[in-house]
Amino acid sequence: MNQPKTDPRILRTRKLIMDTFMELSGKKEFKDITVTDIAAEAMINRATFYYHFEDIYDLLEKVLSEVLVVNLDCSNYQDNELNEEVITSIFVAITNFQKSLSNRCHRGYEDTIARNIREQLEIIFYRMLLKQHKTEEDEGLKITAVILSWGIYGASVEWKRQSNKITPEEFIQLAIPHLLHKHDI
Amino acid sequence: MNQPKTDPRILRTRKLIMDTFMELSGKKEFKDITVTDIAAEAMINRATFYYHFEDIYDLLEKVLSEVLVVNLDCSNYQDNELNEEVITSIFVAITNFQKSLSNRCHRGYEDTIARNIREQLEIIFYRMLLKQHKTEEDEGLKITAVILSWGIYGASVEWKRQSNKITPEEFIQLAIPHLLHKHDI
DNA sequence: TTGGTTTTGTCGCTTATACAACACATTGAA
DNA sequence: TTCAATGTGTTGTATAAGCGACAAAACCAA
Repeated sequence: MNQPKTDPRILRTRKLIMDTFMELSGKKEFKDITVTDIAAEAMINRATFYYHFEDIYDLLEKVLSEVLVVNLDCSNYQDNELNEEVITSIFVAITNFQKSLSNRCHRGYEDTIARNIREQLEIIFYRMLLKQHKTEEDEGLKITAVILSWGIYGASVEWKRQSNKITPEEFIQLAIPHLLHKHDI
Repeated sequence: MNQPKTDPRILRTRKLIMDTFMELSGKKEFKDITVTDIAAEAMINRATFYYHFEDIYDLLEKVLSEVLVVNLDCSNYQDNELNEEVITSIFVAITNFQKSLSNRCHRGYEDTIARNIREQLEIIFYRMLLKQHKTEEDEGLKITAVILSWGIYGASVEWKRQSNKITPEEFIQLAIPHLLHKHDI
């Protein structure tokens, strides 16, 4: 909560770069976007890009995280209880996110995106589990988070496969009873 | 045309400040807007404001100029012929500009705005007259520009007074025949 | 393959912006 | 009036961002 206040210039420039990247992603495929493009479009110096990001893959990952986190913050996952409502909203957020990406970054980087989504989920689930169990570190919870993240992510893939037949909410809620009753304390 | 490329940071920050000011102008009256407000809203340091502008009046004038110039650039006054078409488009630009300001900066600063509009007009007319007459400097043309600028500005005030009765285009074109035939070579 | 073009990271130096502190005005309520 | 709060300009110092240049890598057509 009490971070030492990051320099506003950093926030501005990061946002500018990320926004520009997302805008470009709407026009070209990821593989055709260069750092030089981004710098030109954002009207920043290319060196400034490297001040903030390791390379373009680093940027991609951070943008994905950001968008996911924003989506998830809109829902109320901060209640930090791993209940039906939270899982549903997370699932909806993911499917929304994937829909919003469906015209961007198509070929060749689904892998990167998928990996990133799952990793983010793992982090989120782990945090929630830790809070729920009031511990500091726990290998068991870590593994649980891995399983949950893969599971939820896989569900979103499956939902996409049979899309239009059922809403994300309905879809996930078909499974929830079977999941939660096993994990409840 | 070949300026030595102003630093992109300057362009960015100036635009940010101006945009923020215009946004705030939509919410408060000019007299209630402080430099501190602008800096806070734009998330820049207050000292940065003073790096670009003398004070808030300086900002106001520059914003007005900017908006006017943009309005005028949209029309085709760069054909630098002082003909019927150009005068009409300038007049329309001014009335549009005043309409767009009607909910902002009301009480107490019509004077500043008016003065600024007229000064801009004077500059524009002088430039056009110089080009038209292909001279470098001319006291007579300068005075002519003064007269034209006051005249056109006054016309816009008069039009506003009896608004809704007639379009700006029609209004100014009632006078144009009487003006141009005297100034034509 | 070759060789030309583009992109990538990185570096040293300059400049714009952040921040905190300051003295001074202006305001507004007691 | 007086006092407290708020706004104004300004300054010194730290840091982010700009710029040009560079070698190396990646790309691509001949």
